[in-house]
Amino acid sequence: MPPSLAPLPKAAPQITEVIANTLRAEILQGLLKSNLPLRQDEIAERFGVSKIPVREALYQLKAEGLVTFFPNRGAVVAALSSAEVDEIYAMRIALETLALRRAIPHLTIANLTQAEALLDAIDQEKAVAQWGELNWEFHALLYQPANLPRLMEWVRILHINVARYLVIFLVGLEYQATSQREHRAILEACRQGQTDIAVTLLEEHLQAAANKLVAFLQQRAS
Amino acid sequence: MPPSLAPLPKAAPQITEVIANTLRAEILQGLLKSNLPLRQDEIAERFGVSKIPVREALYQLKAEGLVTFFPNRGAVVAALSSAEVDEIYAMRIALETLALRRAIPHLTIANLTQAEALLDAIDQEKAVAQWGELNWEFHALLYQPANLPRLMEWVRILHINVARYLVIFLVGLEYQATSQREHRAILEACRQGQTDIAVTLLEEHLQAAANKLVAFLQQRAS
DNA sequence: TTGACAAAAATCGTATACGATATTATCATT
DNA sequence: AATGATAATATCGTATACGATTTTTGTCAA
Repeated sequence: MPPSLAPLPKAAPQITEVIANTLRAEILQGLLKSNLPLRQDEIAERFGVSKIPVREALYQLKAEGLVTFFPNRGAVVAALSSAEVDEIYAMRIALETLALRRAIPHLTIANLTQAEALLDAIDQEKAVAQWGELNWEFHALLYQPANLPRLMEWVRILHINVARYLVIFLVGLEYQATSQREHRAILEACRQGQTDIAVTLLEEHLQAAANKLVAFLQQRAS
Repeated sequence: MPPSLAPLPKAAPQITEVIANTLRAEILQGLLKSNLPLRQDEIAERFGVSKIPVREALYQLKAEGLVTFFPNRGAVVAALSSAEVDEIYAMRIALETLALRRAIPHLTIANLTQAEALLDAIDQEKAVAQWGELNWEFHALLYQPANLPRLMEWVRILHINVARYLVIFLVGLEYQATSQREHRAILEACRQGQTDIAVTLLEEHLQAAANKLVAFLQQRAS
């Protein structure tokens, strides 16, 4: 038989994955700030492992844009300029409007009910650190029926990259209220099958967040 | 001084990069076919290194979608279904039209001249294996002035993922002729600053390739 | 012959060890 | 005192080695 590998993935505890997930979460929550050096020995000791799985985890985060490597000098938590935030939101708009457009024809009553419940959960959530995650779950729920797994993965990465900066706004209740109002408008358009309207609302929703974040970062840079 | 790392990247020969680049090129050229197992020992011996840089190179290719990992069972060259090809082209259209739209206002005479020369070079290139690369260079040249580096990187990855399948068509001269005609039409619209027309032509150009490739893969699957 | 089980081989995943490179500290010189 | 060269230190990058998991092979009974 010709060389082949039966493509049967199996559950296995991957140390590399654990490290990557932990570091990712810490970067998102702002515990590990931009430009902070990520020393391999330090991380290895912390997890009680050698440097090799640490390196592989860092490589994974590099691919996600959360970490920057400098040859022979190590890795740091990646920093985003306002220009990069603008770029990421432009990409999000391009990809998420595509996802939503393709998802709406396949949205079920169950999807809509679940999305509604999620918005209520956001309203009642006290822990600000959780808002980013719930926010993403709402968006992901609307895009899921499009059945575009690669697109979903990339949109998730884009979301992750701006999420750690968004936390700054989410603490301000006024933005969260606006955001939730926009979420409900999008959901309503989806429910009525008004694809173009829903897509336009989504685009405006993302653009509004982008403008706010870019303005904030430009101000801080000065 | 607080912990920080002067962000001064420096040129250094990275074995991992060399391995990743080599394997990537071989996958693109069809030398390493879909589902072929990539044994770490084998690759390590071939490059005269240990398994560690090999693993890190494979991780990088995994992030690019060219390789799939199975825990404790190794990595294989990723295979694309027709559905995945459709998805990738949908993403390409979303992202590349964005790039072109933002690039056109900044296109210089030099850009246009260079693009023209590249099309001529494609016409005269005999080696079919080179067409994919030149093709990408043409597209990249038109998007470059948008000054969106992350977008460019991701579009490059998307292009890479379908390029190895596209080689199948490029050997057929009739498709290459059609493709080149479309390229020149796009370039002409760019030259005249007709953004909407250029974007529409680009979308049709990509969709035509997508349709052809999807049809081919669906036929082969049966 | 077929199927189930066990032993053997192959392959992966990671720890340890060490050389290479970069950064910091020390000291002589102007 | 400031500057530049040199030594010491820290950190990274990779080879070697080994245990863990999986796949294959071999054996035996039904």
